[in-house]
Amino acid sequence: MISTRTSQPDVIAALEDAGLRITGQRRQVVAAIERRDVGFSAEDIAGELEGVGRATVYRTLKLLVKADVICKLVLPDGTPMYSPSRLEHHHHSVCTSCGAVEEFRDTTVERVLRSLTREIEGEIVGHRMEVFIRCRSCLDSSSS
Amino acid sequence: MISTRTSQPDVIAALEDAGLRITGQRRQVVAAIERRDVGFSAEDIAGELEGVGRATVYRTLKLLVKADVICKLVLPDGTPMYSPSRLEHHHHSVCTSCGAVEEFRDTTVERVLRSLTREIEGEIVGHRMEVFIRCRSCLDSSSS
DNA sequence: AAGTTATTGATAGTAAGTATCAACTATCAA
DNA sequence: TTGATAGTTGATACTTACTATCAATAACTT
Repeated sequence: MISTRTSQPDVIAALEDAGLRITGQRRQVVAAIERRDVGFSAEDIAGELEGVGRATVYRTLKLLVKADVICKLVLPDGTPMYSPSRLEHHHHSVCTSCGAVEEFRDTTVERVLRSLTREIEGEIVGHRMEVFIRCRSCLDSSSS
Repeated sequence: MISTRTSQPDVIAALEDAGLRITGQRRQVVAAIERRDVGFSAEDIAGELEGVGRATVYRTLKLLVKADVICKLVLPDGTPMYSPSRLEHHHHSVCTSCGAVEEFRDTTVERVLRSLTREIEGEIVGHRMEVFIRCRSCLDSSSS
């Protein structure tokens, strides 16, 4: 259903296309991200990849955000979190209990933006929309 | 045009109503915020109020966020920033050049959320929408 | 005015990075 | 295949934005 834009060879190719070097460390970070499909922190990756320096993990994550391979988002309490990006342009719903991240596309969001063009002075250069939820399974387990 | 919910006595009253003590420090922080109408950082306030401890500034800002007197938002680069809150429920447009923050209400945003209820599994407990812009005056001064 | 309890501030600590820079290595050209 | 070259790495120290601690202090209450 969901197109998998983040298969490892694609990501590596994308980095190459961006004129970046393909190093063992970058491969490891990409592979570590592939193994996850819910939100993760930079420290999660750094902790998992003992052989890769922390600075390199942070640098690579930043690169991957820029390349649209992952998204960085911020929970209501300010905690940053990363999540693999599978949809072309999208927004996030984040469960505030378990941290599960889902992506959604909604054309109405973009319609809102177009309507805001009339209301906002200046040129819109970007936007962010996050919806915070209690996901189905958290609701189910708490209503016991 | 815009209802000023953050006049100093009101804010103090609101804090009192919340069962909090009205201290000189809290008055100072509130007054410092009154003097601003664009985005500011916690350190801006702490730097301005030499007589008030940093910890107290941060504590008070947190209190004021909870009391809806100010909003905390996050720029695309992750920098947190505070801005006085004048509209009841609103979203923000932030100029990525000069940091000017405007609030806007848009019922279409809330309409989007209602439509998302159908799309998102789970219970929506909150949302955040930020629009990043290049404001009129930044556009004007750069096109010279 | 006294008592109780919230509040403060100095300090140290945490989370999430970023800057530095010498050592290393991917890639390219010969 | 081998240099040369320029991008990349990692250890370390530093930064930003806070938060925890806790003894001292000050607000409300009576």
